Order: sequence, then structure tokens, then C-alpha cells
Amino acid sequence: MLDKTYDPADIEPRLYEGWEKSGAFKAGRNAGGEPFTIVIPPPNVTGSLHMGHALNNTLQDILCRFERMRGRDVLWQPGTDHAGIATQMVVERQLAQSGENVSRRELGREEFVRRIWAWKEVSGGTITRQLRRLGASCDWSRERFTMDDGLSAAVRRVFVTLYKEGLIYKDKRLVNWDPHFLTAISDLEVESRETKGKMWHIRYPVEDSEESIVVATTRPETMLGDSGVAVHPDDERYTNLVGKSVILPLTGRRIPIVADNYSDPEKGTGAVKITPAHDFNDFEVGKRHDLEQIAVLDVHAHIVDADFIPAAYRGLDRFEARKKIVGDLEAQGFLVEIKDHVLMQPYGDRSGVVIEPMLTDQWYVDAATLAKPAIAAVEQGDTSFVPKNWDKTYFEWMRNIQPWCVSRQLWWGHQIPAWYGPDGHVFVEETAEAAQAAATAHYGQETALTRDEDVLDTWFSSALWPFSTLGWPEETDVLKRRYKTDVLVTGFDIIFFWVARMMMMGLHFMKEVPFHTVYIHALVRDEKGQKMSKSKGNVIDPLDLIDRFGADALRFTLAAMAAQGRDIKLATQRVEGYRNFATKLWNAARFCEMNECRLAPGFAPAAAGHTINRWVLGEAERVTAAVVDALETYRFNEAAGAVYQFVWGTFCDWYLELIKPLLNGEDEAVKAETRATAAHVLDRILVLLHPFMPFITEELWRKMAEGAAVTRETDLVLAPWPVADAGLADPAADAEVGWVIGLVTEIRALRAEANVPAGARLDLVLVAADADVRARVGTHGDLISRLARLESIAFADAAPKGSVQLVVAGTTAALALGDVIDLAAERKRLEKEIGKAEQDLAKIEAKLANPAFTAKAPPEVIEEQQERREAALQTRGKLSDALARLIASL
RNA sequence: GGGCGCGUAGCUCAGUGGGAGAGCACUACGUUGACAUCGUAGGGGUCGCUGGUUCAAUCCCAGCCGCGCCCA
Repeated sequence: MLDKTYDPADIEPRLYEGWEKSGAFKAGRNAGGEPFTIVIPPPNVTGSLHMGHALNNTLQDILCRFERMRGRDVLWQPGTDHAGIATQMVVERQLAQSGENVSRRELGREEFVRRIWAWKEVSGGTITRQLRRLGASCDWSRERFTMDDGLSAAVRRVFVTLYKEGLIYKDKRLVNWDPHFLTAISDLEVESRETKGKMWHIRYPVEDSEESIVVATTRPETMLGDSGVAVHPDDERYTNLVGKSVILPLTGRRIPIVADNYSDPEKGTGAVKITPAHDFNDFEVGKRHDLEQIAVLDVHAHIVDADFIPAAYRGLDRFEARKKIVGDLEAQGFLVEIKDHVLMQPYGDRSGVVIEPMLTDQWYVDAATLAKPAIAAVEQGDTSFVPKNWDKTYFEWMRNIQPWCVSRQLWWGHQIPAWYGPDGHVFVEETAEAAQAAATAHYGQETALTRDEDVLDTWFSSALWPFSTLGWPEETDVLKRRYKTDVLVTGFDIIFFWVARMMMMGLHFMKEVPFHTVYIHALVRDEKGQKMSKSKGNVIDPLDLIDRFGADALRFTLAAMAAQGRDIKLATQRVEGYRNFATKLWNAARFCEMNECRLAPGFAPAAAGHTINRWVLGEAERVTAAVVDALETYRFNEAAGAVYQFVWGTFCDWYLELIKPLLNGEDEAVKAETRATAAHVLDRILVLLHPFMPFITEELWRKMAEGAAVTRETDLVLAPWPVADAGLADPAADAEVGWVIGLVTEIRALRAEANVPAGARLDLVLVAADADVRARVGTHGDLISRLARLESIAFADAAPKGSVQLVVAGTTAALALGDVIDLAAERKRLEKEIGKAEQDLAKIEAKLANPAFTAKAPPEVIEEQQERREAALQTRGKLSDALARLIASL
């Protein structure tokens, strides 16, 4: 006997462990099936499960479980990435707090990296453990890590190949420099934040002239590195100055005034100082006019100790330098004006410090070249986005892609396979030995080499994930069988990180796209629509929800809310609601169990005879088809909605109620058929619901088999998905059961409205019933009585005096209320009903009276309207009769 | 400034060229041994505004207003 309530905490961990141990999630288990492959977007090894992960992985799991049941050979490839900066940060912090009080530099590279690995062994499995709690059916036996030997080999192969193809090169360009971590970071790790700042107007005297030009800047300290002043070529205020020079205050350097479109006459003074070594725009302007690149900040963002810098500023932090420079400019009369100014300032998303554009030597990938085939692939539809319009974002980014800086000044990551000779000549090879051999050949003798200290951007290895995890560069069978993979499921904020880079690398090295579909899901926000963030304190922890409501409830909530193209505003109440849904299902199963509804051997739905059973079997097929259709097109919310409605609204609310009299009845044949049908439909529900709520369904699947004459071939996780059989639809049964439901509903409504005590049993009289109605009452009279709390059902030509009347599907039904009836209230009710019917009728008639409508509307629409008019007329007529009789009896 | 998207019941959101929906919240009443994590019933919406296309617009188109996100 099932417990009275379902306790997820008790069941979920046990079931998951069982699935994993039994190898249910293993790829290749069903080697004959068509492969279905998803690579997980690798979470950060330092991470823990947040709501975004919960959504992302729930959707992947739904697809995987669905396809696994449909007979595909599913591989959900799990793993994590090594998250260069984040991981290094964690371990550095640990070092600082451990009492050892050593920095990583004191520790040395080798020892520091060893410590990181040690940390990873102990703490790196957090998120994968949490994914298990969510129920994710990953093939853990194939778990990968971007720093694994195999994946590292892939990284080296890719780097060397691209280098030899000229698609990776070393260059001196401006990068986003993080002065806290002392490394370059990517554009995508930079967050622009609106900051209140100032706009300083500074007068630069023109050489050999009384004139001067006023420039406006938000960063006065960089004037130490100015190498020009730009004005717009059409700006008449300055035309006469172009070609002349100014003398830079404080340093006395002489720099040219140039004409360049970059300068905006509307902004500031229309004249702008150019610091090519410290600003991305200025860098471009500088290149156009051949201006000097003068670096004035060091890696810590302190003013460099150089001859051309006045001694007073050397070594100052950039913000102190600003204060001092502004003060000195003012003292010397060069400061014209200070205005408040709101600017977008770049911050490192991990360090939180202001990012400094810095001129450094870095390794770059020629992303523009790699992007071309990646753009074409989406244009041709080799890969498509769902929802489709995300391709615009992809195209936009890909078509404006910049060289990708892939080197990082970190110790944790794939060290760049480049070695330098004494003269700085570089040898890029997969191994030290190969590099040495190349050097020997180059120099004509053994020559000592030093390896490049830097490591690669974490995303460089993530970009290879769809093929490196399958074994590349080895030509493994798995790789051949499973590349390209099927679908990448990810959030839109990650299109640039994963999708774009996986596309570029996949196409270049595999000559084929990495996945045919990219499903982009929404962001999970809090219930007010705010992005969840630690600083706002509005984070909802998915693990907390799992503890409170169960993983099934959380998963179902996320799926039900995952409508395409809309963010999810998550309210805890919703999760609670779906927990209630799980309980509802549990109790329905409990009812079946108590009534001995067990699977019957050889049960053939098509052979079922009883109308109610035929009806529910048809509905079960309908919902099966709806779920399949929705999941095949990634409409998770529709699939979830369809099952929910069927389970609660159809199976529990009506079917189980309708069969109670049958189960308690005398007809053993009907009883047996009904039990088998109920069990069959419950079974179907468990299957349909399993991708969404794997735990409770598996538990019930096993429980329901106890005592049944049918033995389960497999656990539910591997059970075959049913093929929907449209042939089971039975319109006659639908009409009949629909009539019963309608009658019961109307009587209940009337009772409530007329304030009939809930316990009172009423006498029902059906007025002028035709043969159909009489037959239906003959079949279903008992259950109508039961569901509508009737004492008796009788037939008559006219409604008895003092009864209230209602019209259901063309039949007038009269309820004898005796003394209970409140005639005035009843009259009001009837008048209201008639009013409604008339309103309805008026709309329909207006439409039908319009000649343009009858001339142009499709026939089926016209016919439908005519039918609706008939029905409305009939209802109005009968209601009017009822009212007339009521008035007569007053 | 460029791009994407959103304004539907008190709240959170589905939805559709032809009868406005769900969940939650709210109100009333609770019976019938699956379920009070429940049942039955009820109230509640000029589908942001203005035009246009159409026989017909909440849905398609244009403009406007309000809001959000991404990029510069």
C-alpha cells in the first residue's frame, strides 16, 4: 500500500543511485538505436548549481530521457571546464587564509598547480553532485574535464595546427588588462557599468602661437601618454589648427593636431586628446595618423618609471595620478572646466576592478577567418537556432568579430605550446621534444629553449568540447558515430561564449557543424523580474527548492514556464503548486492500487467496450500525440501543460470519479475492463511524465507492478515510449461522456448558486427527453446521481411546479428544490442566463447577417456559426420557457 | 544611436485571424474512505494606445506610449 503522501527526500537519492549503478544512463547500452547526443555546456569546476543551471539541465534531461525512451542511443556528455581565473582565485584565497600565508609566486608555479589539482580532487565535484540531485541522466562514466590529458592533447593539436595555418599569431595590440589578476581578459569578461565621472576640459597651448585648443577627457592622467589631438575635418572652429602642434602641459612634449572623423564636434569641445596606448578608439586613430604609442601605465596600473614622465608622477597609482595631475593643471592654469559626466566604465567581471586597455604582446586567433564558415553554416541551415530569431544575435556578433586574444597571464590552464630560442625565434609544436627538434634544425645545433609562460583562455578548450570529449584528435568510433551532435541547450547570454566558438572550431577541425540545433532558453529571474544576483539578495537556491518540494516539482515548474522567447519569473509558489501536482498523481495511483487496478496481460485498448473507458483511452492517445509534438519542437511548456491538464483535469477530476460506480458495481466484466483501463492509462501517464518528473514516476512504476500479473521488462527510465494510436479516438464516446460531464457540472453550479446544502439529495426530472438522453441516463444514471448528489432521476413532459430548470446540450433538466427554493433569486438567475444567451446570439446573428461574411468566409466557419446560432437559440428558448413557468407559478 | 523582446484577470504567465485561457491569490460551501499538498462552485479582463489591412483583429501591418535586455 502506498503511503498517504509522497516524500521526495526519501525516494529521490535512492532512485538516482540505482539508475546510475545499473548503467541506465550509459551511452551504447542500446547500441542498435540511432544515436542522440548532447554535450553539456560545461559548467565551471568551481561552480555550484544555480537556477540557470537548473533550467538548462532540466531541459537537456527532458530531451535525453524522452529520446532514450523513444529508443535512441543517448549520450549526454557531462563534464566541467577548468575556469582559469576563477579556479586560480579560489586556491589563492585558500592559500591566504590557510595560515601558510604564502603567495602563489612564493610557492612557485609547479607547486601552485599541484595545489589546484588537489583542490579539484576534493571540491571540484560539487556541481556534478548537484546535477545528480536534479536527476540529470548524464553518462557519468564518460565525464570529462577540460584539463584532462585527452582534452589537453586536443588543445595542443588545435593550437599548433592553427598556428601553422597562420590562423594563430602573436601581436602587440591593446587588450583588456585586469590590474588585479595581472592578466589579459576577453571582451566578454568585461562588464560595462554606468559610472558617475567627470569630464575635464584642458587647454593645450598651440606651439609658436598665442592660441590654444581645449580638449575634453574623462581620463586626464593618460595625458602623459598623449601623442596627438584630433578634431573633426569639417569642424570649422579648428580648421586653421590642423597640421600645427600643441605643447603638452606638464611634460612639455610636442604633439600634432590631426583631422579625424572619430572626433565628434557635438561632444565636449569637439577636440579630443589621443592616447593610442591606453584607449581602443585612440589606438585606431593613432594608426591612421601614424601617432606614437606611449605606454604610461605598468601592469599594476601605476605610472611607469620612465624618463619622459615627470618625476612627481612616477609610480603613482592611476587614480592618485589623476588627482595630482588635475591639481597641477589647475595650479598652472590649464584646467578650463570640470563637468559631471556619466560614462560607461569597464570592470573585470571577476576582479571587480576597472579594466585598463593595455598594449601587450599576446597570442591571437584570427576569428574573422574562422567565423566565415560558421556564419555560412547558419545561413544555410546546417545549424538552426530555436527560437529562430537568435540567429540575428549570432550573425551580428560573428560579422563584427575581433581577433580573439587567447593568452592569459595565469598558471592554471593549458600552457601555450610555444618555445623561444635565445634570439626570440618561436617554435610552436605539440611537445617539447618536437620544438627542440625544430630548433635544432633551425639553428643547426642543439639550442636551449624557454617555453612561453602563458596559458590559454579557458574558452579555447571549451570551444573544442563537442569533439574533444568524443575522443578527438583520435578517430574514435564514438566520435564518428556521434559528431555532429544533436542539440546544444544554452542561455542567450552564452551564444558568444559557447555557440560561436564551438561552431568555428567544429567546422574548422571536423569540417562539419558541432550540432544541428541550438536551443536558446530564457533567463531565470526572480518573481519581480529582477535578474538574480548575490548583491541584490534575491537568489533562489534550486537545492533549497529541491529540499522543500522535490526535484520533480522544481523540474516541472521550470519546464512549464520555459515558453520560447520569454524570461522565467520564478515564484516559489509555482514550485509548491507543482509539488501538489506530484501529490495528486501519487494519490491517484494510490486510488488505483486500492481498487486493484492492475495491468492486465494482453489488455487491448481497442477492444475496450465501456464508453467511459473508450473515452479515456482516446484522450490518452490525444495527450500522447500532443506531448510528442511539443517535445519534438522544443515547446517544453506546452508538453508540460498537456500532461498536467490530462492528469489532473481529465484523469483525476473525471475519469476516476466516473469509474467509481463501475468499480463498486456488480458487473464483473466491466469492472475487470475498467481496472485494466485505469492501470493502462496510469501507466501511460507515468511514461509521458517521466522526462519531466523522473523520480515519482519511476517510484510509482515499480510500485504499480507489485501484485500485477504483468511483469515489467525494464525500469521506467528505459521503458519504451508508446506510439500514439489515433484509431482509439471514439467521437461517440466523447459526445456521451461530454454530455454527462456537462450535466453534472450544470447541476453542481445550480446547487451552489441556489444555496442547496451540500448534503441534500435532489430529485432530477428530465423534460421531454429524447431516446438518446433516455439511453444515456440508462447507462450513466448511477454515476450522475452520485456526482451530482441526486436522489432520483425521472422523465416527464413538463417541469414540476416549483422546480428550477437548466438547459444542458439541448435538454431541459428540472431540479425539485421544494421549500428550499428562493423564487426571486431563481428568477434573477434565469434572467441573467437568458441575457448571456442573447448577447451571444446577437453577436452570431450580426455576423451571419453580414453579406460580406457569408460571401467570403470559408464554408466551415459559416457552418460553425450557424450551429452556434442553433444552440444559442435553443438554450435561450428553453430558458425563457423555464422563466415563463416560474413566473406563472408565483 | 543599432539590435532583440515584452505590455492579456489582483499576481505570474500561456494562447489564437472567427466562441478570451491556466496556475496562484480571492469569495462561498464542503459532502461521496485516492487526495485538505484536497473537492465543488463563483467573482474578476475596453487582450497598452491610435490608425490601417480583412467579411472578421487580442492575434497581421504602421505609428505612438511604457518597460526590459544586448551591443556601441
